Amino acid sequence: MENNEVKKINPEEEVQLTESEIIEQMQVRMDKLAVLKDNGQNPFEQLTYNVTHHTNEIRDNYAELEGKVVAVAGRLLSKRGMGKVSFCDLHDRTGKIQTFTKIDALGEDAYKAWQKLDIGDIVGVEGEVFTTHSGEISIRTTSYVLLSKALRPLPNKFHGLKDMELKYRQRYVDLIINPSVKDTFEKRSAIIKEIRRFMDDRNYIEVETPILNTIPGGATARPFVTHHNSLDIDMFMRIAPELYLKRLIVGGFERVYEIGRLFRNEGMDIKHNPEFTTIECYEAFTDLRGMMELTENMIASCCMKVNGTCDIEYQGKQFCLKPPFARVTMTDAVKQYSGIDFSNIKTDAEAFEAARSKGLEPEAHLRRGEILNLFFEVFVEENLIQPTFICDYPIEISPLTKKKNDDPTLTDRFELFIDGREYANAYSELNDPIDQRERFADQLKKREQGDDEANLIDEDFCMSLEYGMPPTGGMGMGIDRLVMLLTDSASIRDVLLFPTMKSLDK
RNA sequence: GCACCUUUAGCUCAGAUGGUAGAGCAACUGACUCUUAAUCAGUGGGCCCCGGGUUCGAGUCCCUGAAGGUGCACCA
Repeated sequence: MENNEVKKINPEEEVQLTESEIIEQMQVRMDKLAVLKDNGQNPFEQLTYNVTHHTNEIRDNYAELEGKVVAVAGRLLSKRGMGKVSFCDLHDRTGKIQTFTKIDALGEDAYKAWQKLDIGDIVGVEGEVFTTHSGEISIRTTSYVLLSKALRPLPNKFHGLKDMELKYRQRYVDLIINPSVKDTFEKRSAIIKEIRRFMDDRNYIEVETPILNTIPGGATARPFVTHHNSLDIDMFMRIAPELYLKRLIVGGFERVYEIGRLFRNEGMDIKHNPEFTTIECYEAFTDLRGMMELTENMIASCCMKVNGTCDIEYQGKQFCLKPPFARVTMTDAVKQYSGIDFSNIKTDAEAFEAARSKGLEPEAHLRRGEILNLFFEVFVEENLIQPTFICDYPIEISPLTKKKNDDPTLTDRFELFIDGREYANAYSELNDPIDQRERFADQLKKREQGDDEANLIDEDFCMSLEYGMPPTGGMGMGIDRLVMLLTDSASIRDVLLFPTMKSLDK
C-alpha cells in the first residue's frame, strides 16, 4: 500500500519536471526577453527600421559602398563568437551578409547584449561596409536594434527541415531554413506573372467568376458541398470556371481569362491537391489551332522566364519545351502503342472485342469512344514524354466540345501531355445550343447509370448559347503542374505554400 | 478506399538477437579580438506518436488508433 502511494507521487513529479524541460530552450529565450523588457528594450515595441540597403545591393555594389555606412535588417541565422569579436550571418529577402561585431566599437554593455542574441532573432544593424581578412564582405556593426525576438529554436541549419509533414504544416520554418523552397515559390510567382503578361499582351482581359456555385459545371468531377445560411441552400465550390467564362464570350468580351482556384473532392497524390490553381481562357473567332499556338507559346515563355532556356531537366529526364509541340490524334496514338486501329472499329461491340483482345474488361455501359479513351489511358499516356498535343477526342467524353465536321464521333479537342501527365485541355467550343442540350441529356443518362461525376444541366448556360456565341477556342491549364515542371518539383505539395493537410485536433 | 514504409532530444539521425536511451548541430557555463559547419573544455535536455497486450522486464515483440510519405485505386 505504502509502496504504491510512493510510486503514484513520483511519476507525477517527473511529469511536471519533463513538461518544463521540454521548453528548455524557449525558457532561456523568454528569460532573455524578460531582461530586455526590464531594461526598457522590449523588442516587440519596435515599429519601424530604416533599411538603407538590402544584402544583395551591398554585395553587388561593393566597390561603391566600401567604407560607407549602411543599415540592413533581417534574421540572424548563424553565430560565430570569438570572445570580444563575433560574426553573424544576417538574412534578408535578397540573401545574406556577415556582420562583424567588436566590443571596442559597441561598448561593453551593448556587446554583451549582442552576444545574448539567439539564432532566429530579427535585428537591424548599422555599420560600415568592409571586407574581412578572409575575404568576406561584411558590415562592421556600430549600432543595432533587436526588432523581434525568436522564442522558439530553429531547426539545424545544415540538415535543414527534412520532415515532410513539418515542412508542409510549418512552411514558415521551411522558408526560413531551406533557401531552395523560397526559390521555388519566387519562381511560382514569376510564372503566374508571366502568364498574365502573356495574356494581357494578346489583349485578353482578366475576369473573376463565382467560386460558390449552385450548379457545379464545366468538368467531370465531384465537388465540395457547402451551405449558405441565410439563403438556406447547399452550394458547391467550383470545379471549373468554363461555363461562366463562355457566358462572357456570349456577352461580347471576345478574349477573357481567369487565374484561380478550383476545388475537386477527389483523392490526393503527388499531382493532385483538393484545391489547385488553373488558368482558363476563351478567345472568340479562333479554334483549337489557335489554342495550340497559345498554349505552347505560353509554356515556352514561362520556361524562358524562370529558366532562361526551353531545354530543362525534370526529375532526371530531359525535356524540350520549344514550340511547336508534337500533334497526334488519339486514334493514331492508340494504334501506335496498342496496335489497335480504332478507325476500323465502328460499333460498341467491336470496341469491346478489341478491348478483350488486349486483356481489358471495360464496364458494360461504356461505348466505343469511352473504350478508345480507355485504350489511350492504358497504353498511350505514360509514353508521351516530350510535349505532345493529343487531338480528336471521342464525343462521349467531351460534352462541351464541337464535333469534327468530317467525323461526328470525334470532337475538336486536345489535351497536352508532358512526361505522361496532362497539362492542358482545350476545345473548339461547342456553340450550338441544340447540340449542347443533347450533350447534357447524354450526361444525364450517364448520371442515371451511376456516374456521379457526369455533368449537370446548366439551363442558364444553355440559354446563353441560344443568344449566340461566336466560334471560340478555349483552353485550361493546371498552373501547379506547370510550376512543378519548371521548378523540377516532384510533388504538387512542393509548389503549394500550404498544401491540404489533415487537422491534428482530436 | 487498399498495400507498404516512417514516427526516438528543438533539428538531423543511431539504437542486432527484449535488460530502464546515444551522437552531431542547437541550448547553457567558461576560454578565445578576422570567423564562416569557428575552435577548445564542461553541463543540462527524452510522455522513444497515442492506447492496449505479451513478459519478471518493451524504444525494441503483438493488436488497435493517429499523423505523414510512397505506390495502387479514384480522378484532371
